[in-house]
Amino acid sequence: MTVTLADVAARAQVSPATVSRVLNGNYPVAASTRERVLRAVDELDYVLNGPASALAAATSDLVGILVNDIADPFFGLMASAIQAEIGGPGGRAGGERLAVVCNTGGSPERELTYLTLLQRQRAAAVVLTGGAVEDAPHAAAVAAKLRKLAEAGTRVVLCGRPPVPDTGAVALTFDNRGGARALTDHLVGLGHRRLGYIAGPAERTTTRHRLEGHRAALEAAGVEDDPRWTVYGRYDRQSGYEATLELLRRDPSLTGIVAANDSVALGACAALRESGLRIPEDVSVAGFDDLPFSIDAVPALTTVRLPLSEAGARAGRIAMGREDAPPGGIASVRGELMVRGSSGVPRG
Amino acid sequence: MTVTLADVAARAQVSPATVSRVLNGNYPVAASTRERVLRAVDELDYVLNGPASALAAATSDLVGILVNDIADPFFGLMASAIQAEIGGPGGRAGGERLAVVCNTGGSPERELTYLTLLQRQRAAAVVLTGGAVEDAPHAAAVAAKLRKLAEAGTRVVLCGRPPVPDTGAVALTFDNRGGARALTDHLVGLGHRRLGYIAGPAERTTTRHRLEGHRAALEAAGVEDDPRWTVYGRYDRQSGYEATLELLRRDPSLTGIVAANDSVALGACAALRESGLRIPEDVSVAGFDDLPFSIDAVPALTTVRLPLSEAGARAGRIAMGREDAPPGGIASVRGELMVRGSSGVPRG
DNA sequence: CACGACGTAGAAAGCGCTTGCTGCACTGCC
DNA sequence: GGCAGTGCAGCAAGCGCTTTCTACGTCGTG
Repeated sequence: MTVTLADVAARAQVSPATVSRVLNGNYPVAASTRERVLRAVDELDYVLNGPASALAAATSDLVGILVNDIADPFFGLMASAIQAEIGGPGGRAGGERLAVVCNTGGSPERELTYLTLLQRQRAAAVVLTGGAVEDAPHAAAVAAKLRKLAEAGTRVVLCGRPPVPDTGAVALTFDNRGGARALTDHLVGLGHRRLGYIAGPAERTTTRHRLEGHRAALEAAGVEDDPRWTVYGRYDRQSGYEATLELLRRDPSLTGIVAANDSVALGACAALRESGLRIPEDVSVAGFDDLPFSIDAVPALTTVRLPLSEAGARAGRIAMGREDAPPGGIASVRGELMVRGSSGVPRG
Repeated sequence: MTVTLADVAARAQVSPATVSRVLNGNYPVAASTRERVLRAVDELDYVLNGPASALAAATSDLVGILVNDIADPFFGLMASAIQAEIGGPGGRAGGERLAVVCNTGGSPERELTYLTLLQRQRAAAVVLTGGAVEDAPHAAAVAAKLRKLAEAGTRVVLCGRPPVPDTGAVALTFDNRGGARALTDHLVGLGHRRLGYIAGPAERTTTRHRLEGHRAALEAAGVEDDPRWTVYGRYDRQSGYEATLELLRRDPSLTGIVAANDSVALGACAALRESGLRIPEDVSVAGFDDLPFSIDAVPALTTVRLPLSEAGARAGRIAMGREDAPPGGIASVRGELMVRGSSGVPRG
């Protein structure tokens, strides 16, 4: 039925071992023999049996990339950059590797299941992106899983995700706290004293870090932080829209709104506009991430640019062993404040 | 070192065969035995060896999803929907399947290589999304590959991609021509007579179909179509920005610009604004796809909504054999015209 | 009471590939 | 001229699992 190594060997008049060695190129084979084998491969249209090969060699060429939401450009950009480095077709890496993007939907269980699936496939490497869920049992389970993976020889890299101690996982974290701090510093510097904050889901590290940065800025400046000015939601536009209406209801005198990310900020803008408020004359708005569409908002969004592609590329290279891990296995990647039209001096 | 089936069997005091059967659940095993095996699995923290299992069973639980650009929400949304149906953790499907998203970057070679890689992995199914490249040799190569895959038992589904005859591949195509036709009909109906068109890459089916729809509308209305009013580019914002400047240079009297998709339209809006033109008073703008951010543009984008998620979900179900293929293996999915603020009656 | 049916478990033969080791033909050296 | 050294190729033993076929004990039934 399907063509096997043995068929190729027969056709090329060599042993299966030789064919295997030609294909893997890690053992001396005479040029003439190689040629003959390659021709046979071509003529028979032979395709290696991945599972068989993985079984015999005890390694596979699969590399897993876990993302929270594949439809979100935040993850799309990182995944794209990671994949470009992983190799896959067109990557600069020699061997062809299959980069597989797994969509956890932000669910801890799915995250764990995907890790198991990748462990089962004996993945060569795994890159986890995005914030982690701050739930002790789950964190422990993930840590255990990562340890197992590392033991089995799978390289683990965290990209935009806090380190997980004692797992051997390399971590490239975003400095969410610092970025948020700079952003709110900017708004406070403009004169804002009543700032609404639309946070992401409460249990995510990213949410907490950004909120902490925001509060640190307020505290440093001696600005009040009324608990009513903080609303939790999700990382999407809809959430920003609803949260903004809620904030306006709670305190119509807010002069600025800081959103958990750009999508949320866009939703906030929509809500403000519909409420008859001008941006930034009546209310300033700030986002986070600086996704491509943020510059097209009207007015363009003030935000914190995260080097998603660069970080992803680096994570990819580390996962492939093509770049050394940062000292201590941990590196913090800084964001950059992008001041644009959506933030201005508060009214009155 | 690593725990194997045999270890579990020993611990549970049964034969490896029994353990395998418990795990796969396709053969009667006494409840008490099953229980014992499951306990052993748990105690040893056993994880099935995917490659070995795939080799022995001659099938794997991998499902490939090919996308042109994973950082583009157009593909992200489809991939997300497909994956949700594929199963994977959390999917309603019983067996856990690993949905792998492969990013071709729009390159024909990478597309082919990924297909080979998936063939090598003996993927259970493959879903190809997005427009195809209209290059005869490449099209033939893809067709041959799809045929091979189908022969090997891999289910192939095309989502938002034209059918490939004689391959057994099920195709869910978007009615790009019809959508574009409706869109331009709308603009012509408003009174526009000088419409610029920013097309995607010339060699893609999607580009051609949308352009054909546009021209059909013009022709039907007896509206002139100056060749200078059409510019080819890429499917991204940058391209829309540049193309718009070019169009304005060629003919400043254009009253409307139709873009290949929403991202391009956003770029067009930016260029128009920077040129001091108001939307839609001076120039109307229309996009295509109706991606989530389009409604947040100011003014909101007139566009054609494509049911990306629905189509993806359906493609996923078909790939899993959980839904019958449409009659003839081909179904056309219609778009819906969304008239919003970016289109209006032309000036003077 | 004997015999076939049934339900359950085990033995064993692969699945297609990799790789350590062996074998063989040369080459070059003392 | 004999012998170690070298370069290539083949043999064969798995890798860890699935699955067919066989075996065995227990029932139900004529």
